Amino acid sequence: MASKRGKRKADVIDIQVIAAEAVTQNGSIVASAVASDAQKITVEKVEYTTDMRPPRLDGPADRILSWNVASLRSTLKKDADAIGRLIDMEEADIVCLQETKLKDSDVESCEKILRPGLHDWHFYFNNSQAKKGYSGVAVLSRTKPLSVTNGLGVEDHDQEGRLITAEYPSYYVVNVYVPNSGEGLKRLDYRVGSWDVAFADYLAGLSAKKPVILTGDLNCAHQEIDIHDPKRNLKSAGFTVEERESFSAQLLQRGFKDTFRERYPDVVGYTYWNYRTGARARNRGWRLDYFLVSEALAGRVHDIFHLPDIQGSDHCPVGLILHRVGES
DNA sequence: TTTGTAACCGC
DNA sequence: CTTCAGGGGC
DNA sequence: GCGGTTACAAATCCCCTGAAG
Repeated sequence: MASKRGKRKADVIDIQVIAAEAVTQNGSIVASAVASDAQKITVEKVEYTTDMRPPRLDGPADRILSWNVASLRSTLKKDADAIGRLIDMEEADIVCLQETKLKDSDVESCEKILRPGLHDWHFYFNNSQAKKGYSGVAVLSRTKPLSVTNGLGVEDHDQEGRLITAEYPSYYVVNVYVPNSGEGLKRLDYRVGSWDVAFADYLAGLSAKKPVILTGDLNCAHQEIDIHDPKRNLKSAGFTVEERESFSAQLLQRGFKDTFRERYPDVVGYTYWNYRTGARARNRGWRLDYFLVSEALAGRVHDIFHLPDIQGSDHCPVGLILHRVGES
């Protein structure tokens, strides 16, 4: 039986031999295997770690981060420079935040805390109007976008501060916090039947103009590999067949690529862990945070990564690095 | 949300 | 302004 | 009896608001 850490030398050798057969199309090692005895071979899934990241990209690149902070005030209170350091570390150009939980009246004080590390950056907020201390998204941008809009442009769906679109020369960045279907799935019908449809229509409209980078908390673990306990969560918000099929139909079948899953077809890479049960320490998580891109951008992806060691929220940051081509 | 437990099923 | 209980979300 | 599934109950976390001091 292989332990996750501290494999014995003999185990490592076994893994290398067997993993050679488990390498897939894109050349990544997708499974480690250890012969536990002469009869039985156990295969265990590989967990994503940042040492899978490719070498730093020289040459022009666009670096985008996305993080569900589960309250921006709290994140900044715990560590006022958390976001600034992230930006420095990743040389990020754009940062998309979800679940800021800000009210309009909180924005000024948050900007004041953020500003010292980000002098010339541009900040954009979309806060929930319907419910205080709930939802909310923000975009921080090194350069000034060509345009920035809030919401889907549909009154019914735009009361909870769930979406910001920032337009850049060669693409749109859509930062979204998709509605959770809630306990008892009381909002499942709204989520799947109403929001997802309007959202897909909105994305189609944008895509007709220029490529789209869609990021944020999509509140859906798409496949079994995206959740630690698929069997027991089939009726849980975020893993119902309805949500998962909607994800396929409204996003993937409409031309978006799930960049993480395309690059790492069989790697477990959660981005959310429940606070309550110490889930993070045992990696009992869900993959809810994504970068989906229009097909036209798929070839420009240099790195799609998670930063599971970054604390401060029940989600970890995720990131995308694109080659920059032309002068855009 | 996750976990534990009991009840239940088919083999 | 600070603390606390209650409620909610996930 | 065994493995798998279902259903229910209990416990756990963090952060918000609003009331009270």
